[in-house]
Amino acid sequence: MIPAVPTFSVDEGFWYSATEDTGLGSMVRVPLGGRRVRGYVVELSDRPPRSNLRSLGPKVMNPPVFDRGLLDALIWAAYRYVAPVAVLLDRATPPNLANRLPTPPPQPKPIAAEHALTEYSAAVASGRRRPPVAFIARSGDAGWVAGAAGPALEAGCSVLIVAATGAEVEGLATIARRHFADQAVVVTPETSAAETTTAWIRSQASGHLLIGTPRVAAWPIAGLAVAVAVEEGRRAMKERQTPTISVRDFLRTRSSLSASGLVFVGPTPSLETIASGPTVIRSRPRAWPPVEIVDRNREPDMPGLLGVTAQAAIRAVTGRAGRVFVFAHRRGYAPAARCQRCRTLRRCPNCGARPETAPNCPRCDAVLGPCASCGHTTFIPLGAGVGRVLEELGRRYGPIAAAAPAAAQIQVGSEADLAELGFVDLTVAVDADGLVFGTNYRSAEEALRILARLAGRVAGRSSRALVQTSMPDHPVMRALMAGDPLPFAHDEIETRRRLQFPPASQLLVVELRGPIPLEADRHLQALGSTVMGPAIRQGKHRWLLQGTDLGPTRKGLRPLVQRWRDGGTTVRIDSDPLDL
DNA sequence: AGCACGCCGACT
DNA sequence: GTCGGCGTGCTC
Repeated sequence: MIPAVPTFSVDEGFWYSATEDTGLGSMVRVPLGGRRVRGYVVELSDRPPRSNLRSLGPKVMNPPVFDRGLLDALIWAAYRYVAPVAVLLDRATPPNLANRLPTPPPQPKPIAAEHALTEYSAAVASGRRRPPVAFIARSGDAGWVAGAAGPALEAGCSVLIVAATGAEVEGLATIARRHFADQAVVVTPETSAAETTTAWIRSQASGHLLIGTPRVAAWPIAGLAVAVAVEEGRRAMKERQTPTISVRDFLRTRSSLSASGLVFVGPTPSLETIASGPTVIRSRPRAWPPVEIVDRNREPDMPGLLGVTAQAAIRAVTGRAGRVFVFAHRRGYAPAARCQRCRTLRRCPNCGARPETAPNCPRCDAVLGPCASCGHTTFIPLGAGVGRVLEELGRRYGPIAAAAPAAAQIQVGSEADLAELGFVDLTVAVDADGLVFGTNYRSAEEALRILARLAGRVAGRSSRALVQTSMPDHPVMRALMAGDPLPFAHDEIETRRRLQFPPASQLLVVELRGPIPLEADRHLQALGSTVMGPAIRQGKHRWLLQGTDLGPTRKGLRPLVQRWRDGGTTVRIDSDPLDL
């Protein structure tokens, strides 16, 4: 029995005497240290105890809240994310879990099927093991839901769908209810605690389609045949706080341990997914609508963020009362600058840093001088914040332009607004280069993912998706034009392999705040992987650990983290970090 | 997380 | 001389 107390020191659990009906995964109330706490049964034994055992309290939950497969997946996550096992076990249950007994799952019955996802769903529902599938579908498309869930539900099994935001979950739920009516169980951030618990209890009976945001990924689901992660590469599909669980990695482990099917849906699977060699199924020839790459260097030189092509397109669409979405990114997203005349990225000749418009390098203080390729001396910041774009549009088109979300004809917004945005007649990416030249090694992959999502917001034959760039030959732009994420992904995987970045290696961030233990650096160095740092920013000490297998390092970190936390230090572990 | 034990300041 | 502050440590 592991008590639900968030500390590494109870990872091994404690032995109690129990009644016959106690099973693996039973949630119990146990006496511990003079009080009663929630606990989870993780092991059963009938050998005689070494000493007098206390007995478990009256059962809280029977049948169990997890089985062997889910338990092993949760323990895997506890080690992967360097968190106490109890913290992960708690993820399997909802708040205020009532003392209600879920109905036992009905027996699945096998059926026959036709097309690719349907066939997959039927196969896994009838107990056949199948490797994961990457289903390349357009962002916002929900046509696959019926095929992926139908046969499994038909056979009396359950299906899990995890999507990034509440808005996207609602979108999928609308389609799901149309096909499967009351078999759909929906959980979003808006779902109240009581409704969440009701949803959890419903998914304890087989034959349900559970659709939710990442928090439902660790829920037990009776008769789970297929788990689906929608756009698993998105930022929102990984928790930001410890434990920094990734939906993709957790579901992959879970499905392999419980022999269920696994489908990754979306236009741009992560490099990690592609590198794992899934069965690839394409829903249609292009993974997103056609994209027009606008080369800003070939357009007439004029001030402002929008070139003549974009201006003409906006005028044409607004002229026939259509809707426009202008994509800008948040200010400071990619701190860098480029030459006003030739648009070459500004780099420090001394250290290679990407300075902004200041005369000296912020990293090494070297004098930067004029543009390296054309000698021009004026530089403009790379990337256009929503504010600057809106200002220019307001000047040109007046009050029909507004910051998203709004009912305005021309909406200006950033990545965060895409989830809520419906279909429009024109999208314009003001400065794609600002995305491509982000500050981390994943910038190109993320740029393609965001721009493909943006392009997915246009529908209809007279609609257009414009991307302004000064690098029309960049692999991201080529992939956008081709409508195919795979060749780009394979090239990028090769680059990562050369540089020894994920998925060719593993990364782990250790971040300490508050009193910094004297020996912290030495202890980290002793863990046996490549240790970089500490970088000290805003009172936080940050180390980066890298290696081909960080397993032993993660294990060695556990007692260290416990000791540091006991000493009052705030410790954040980011396993497989996305922002570096 | 609780709840103990434990060692130093203000009270009847 | 005791009550009680919350800093470490343990919980079958």
